Amino acid sequence: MGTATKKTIQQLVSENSNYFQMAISVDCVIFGFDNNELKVLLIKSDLEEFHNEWSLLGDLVHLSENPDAASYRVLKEKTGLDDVFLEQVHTFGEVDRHPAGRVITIAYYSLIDIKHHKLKLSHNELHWHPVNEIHTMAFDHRKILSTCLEQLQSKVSEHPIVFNLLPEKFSLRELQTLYEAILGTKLDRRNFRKKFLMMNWLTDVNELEQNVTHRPGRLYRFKMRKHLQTTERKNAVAITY
Amino acid sequence: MGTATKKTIQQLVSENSNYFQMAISVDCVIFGFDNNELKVLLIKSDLEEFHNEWSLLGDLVHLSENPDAASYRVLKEKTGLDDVFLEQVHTFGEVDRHPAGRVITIAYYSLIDIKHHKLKLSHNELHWHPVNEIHTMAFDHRKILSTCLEQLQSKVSEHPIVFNLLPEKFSLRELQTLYEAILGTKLDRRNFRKKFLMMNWLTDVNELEQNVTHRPGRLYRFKMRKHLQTTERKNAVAITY
DNA sequence: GCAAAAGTGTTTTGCGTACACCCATGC
DNA sequence: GCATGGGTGTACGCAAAACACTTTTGC
Repeated sequence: MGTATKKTIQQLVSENSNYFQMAISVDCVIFGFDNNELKVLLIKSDLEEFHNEWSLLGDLVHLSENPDAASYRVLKEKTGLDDVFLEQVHTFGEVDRHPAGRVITIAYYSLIDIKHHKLKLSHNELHWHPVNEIHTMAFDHRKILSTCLEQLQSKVSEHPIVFNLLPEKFSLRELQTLYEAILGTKLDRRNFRKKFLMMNWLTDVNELEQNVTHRPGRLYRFKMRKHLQTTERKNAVAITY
Repeated sequence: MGTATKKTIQQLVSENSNYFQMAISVDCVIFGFDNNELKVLLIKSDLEEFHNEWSLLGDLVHLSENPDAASYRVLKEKTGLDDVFLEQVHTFGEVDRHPAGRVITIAYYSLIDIKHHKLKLSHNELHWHPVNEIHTMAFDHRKILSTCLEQLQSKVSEHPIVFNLLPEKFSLRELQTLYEAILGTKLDRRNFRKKFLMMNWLTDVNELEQNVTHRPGRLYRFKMRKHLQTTERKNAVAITY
């Protein structure tokens, strides 16, 4: 791939045929928010070598399949959801990362409404785990999780993507708790509320929380729930305090 | 990779052997700064199919080689430089992106001092191109270049990495012109100087520019030239105006 | 002396941040 | 009535932004 004379494709293919021996996988870090905690959807590894370890949801990319499509497929198969927030983060390709051979994996993270799937969760050994309680995982998945969490923290501070983790209607308290769970910090309630209301991203749906043991909060809906998944780059705003 | 019973590695390998038919490449977007312009190092494609198109510097990842090592190897082979700033950006894996078969490429960008290599530039059809003047490229390399440029713009606004593009000693004017070239904006000279001098990242080397047709500016050296390549994440500071 | 860029400070403004009290509801 | 969180406004400090004139050098 680096000589001076022009090659035909046939030459290129035959010269490099021994390189076409790798596999590509996608691994999805699927985040959810429940019980005031950031959680991630994991499956028991199906490899004996990692028999007691948890693993990210992933699969090999088919020979005639795009990586993005493969990650959507994995999500659809495991959660029943399509039309989700999904973003490529990093590619992990250490030579010895997979015991079965040279498998390079492209890591994605996804944000879903944890209440909204429930579907294929019971069968398979599929469970939600609090992100903070995961210490060891199969393969290099612990590192992948860390990288995706950092990416989430960084994105969330500049782009309004957290709405993908919430039900359609939510209170400001839920929204703030979610930010706090992701960022691992405490935020000032008044400043937080002020900021979000001024952003004009929320619509007051004129409903109140139900079944709470205290004064119920107002519920809001995100104005551009679907739209922002693709245009979020334009809305760079720091969420601080 | 998604059934319920445990598998041995041997089972896994044999079941999935048909997936091990892909190749991985790395492509490096090598940025340099010269003549007040941001430039990128390109090579004439060695494929007949793209005989008049420019291509990024890349190569197939060897079967027992890590992707990061492969990108360092490409850089070393083409510029003679090691110890450079190099960062993974994104992986491009569209099914039909390469005419020779399923080749998924991991894109990196690199920042080098354009004056400091010169080495292997003459042979091969290797040339520096102003980033703004590149319109078509071989494969999907135009898209890769755009993605890496966006990444550079974003990083540069928060981390002091631009020093990798400058010679050891430089004037504040050069530094500012570099920021302007990368970001495509004009910056206020007084605010820019103030900011950098207050950051305390620069050492005044007590020398003046040579061979300029006007009052010569003072030269500075970056205090942590080597160090910051690995610790730059800690220094998140917005470069604005 | 003139062109070209170096060098230098002040003022304004907006945003982030800290902070305390009353209100509505469930029990 | 009390516990729990909902809801609200103000004051301060800092950093970004806007802005103009004098100085030094080469020609």
